[in-house]
Amino acid sequence: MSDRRTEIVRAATRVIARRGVRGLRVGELAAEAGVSTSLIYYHFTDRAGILRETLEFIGERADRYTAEPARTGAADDPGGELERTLLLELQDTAEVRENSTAWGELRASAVFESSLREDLARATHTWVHEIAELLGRAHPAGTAPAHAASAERLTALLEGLSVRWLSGSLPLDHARTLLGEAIAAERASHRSSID
Amino acid sequence: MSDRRTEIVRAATRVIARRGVRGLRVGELAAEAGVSTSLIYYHFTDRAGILRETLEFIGERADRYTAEPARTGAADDPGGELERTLLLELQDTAEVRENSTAWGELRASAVFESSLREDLARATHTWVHEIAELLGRAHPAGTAPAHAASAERLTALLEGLSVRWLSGSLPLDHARTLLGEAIAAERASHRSSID
DNA sequence: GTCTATAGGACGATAGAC
DNA sequence: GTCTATCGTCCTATAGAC
Repeated sequence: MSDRRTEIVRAATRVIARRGVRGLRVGELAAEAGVSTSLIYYHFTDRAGILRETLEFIGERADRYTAEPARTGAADDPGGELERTLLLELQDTAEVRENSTAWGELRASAVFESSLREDLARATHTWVHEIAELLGRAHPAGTAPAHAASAERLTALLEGLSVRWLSGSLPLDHARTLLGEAIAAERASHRSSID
Repeated sequence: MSDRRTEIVRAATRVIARRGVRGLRVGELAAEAGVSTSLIYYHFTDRAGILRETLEFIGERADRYTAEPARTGAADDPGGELERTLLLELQDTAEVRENSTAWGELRASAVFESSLREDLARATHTWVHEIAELLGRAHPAGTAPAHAASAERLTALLEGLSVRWLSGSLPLDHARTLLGEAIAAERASHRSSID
């Protein structure tokens, strides 16, 4: 992928985070990327193509974003790493807000655009898998299916809390508390009596 | 509110469930309601007004929809009622799909339209309160704040699972299983040792 | 209150020069 | 590869008859 294409896709991510998928105008995207409208169409077939690649990019970036701390983090404390990784996504910084907002838009858009579903399901699966792995390392006593189920619940809960936060139904610190308690409960469920 | 207005708002709910908020066209809404485009504008100021009232209607209907079983249901089995009420929203029927889809669109739209946030937060609060009440009746040993926190987690998880289902990232029966397990775990957390 | 017809504008997309 | 200029269409919203 050429640098320009990447630039445009990154600009589109910012515009989507700011205005939503429904609010993305090719003209505004051009302005955000600092290029002309027609250059957008030189690099992409049409608006749907821009959206497709941008949402794919958001999905891929979410993969990396999630996977990285799991690899570089303290391998000797997977439990703490799990908690940090999940709570990382409930923070009021520009980057996290952009990621969460864009991811939420990707999710919401996929309800009506089946072409997005495959990428989205794959990114979701990767994320769940990462979390399940952390759980497995933190609590070897539990079974793999139980770790997977916990990871699915925790990530789905995180998505639910995140959109409640972003839509003004839940204060951020409260969302963090609720998620923290859920993590503790799921972890406890994997502790055998001999832990 | 006149009958016509109500008809149009109901039609708008169906169109939103089918096409999303971003996909709602006033012309299509008119066709769905069986009236002319201009009649829509006779009853509503503009497209944003249609959306505002429709999303408000969705929020109000969600209140009733949730609250009704809690009032009419078997008062002697609040625990079972809780489980039934929550699992009710993970069903592949036309009505539940429409409700869940429309509610998800309301939630997603509110991220970018602050005017929707107040209604949404109120409807969310009402829903959480209903669930907390059921928990309180099922497990009097628990404290009210603990019931509230459980209700917030369960409803946020349900929203997260629901949108994963609708966006094709999670099979429905799996979503139901995950929610059922979470309900059981939250209930267990409110059981004192003397239960 | 409800319709037909259409104005007006926003926005996606293209033509063509450089 | 990138721009300026513009076309065509879709869609919101209104005018005006009944």
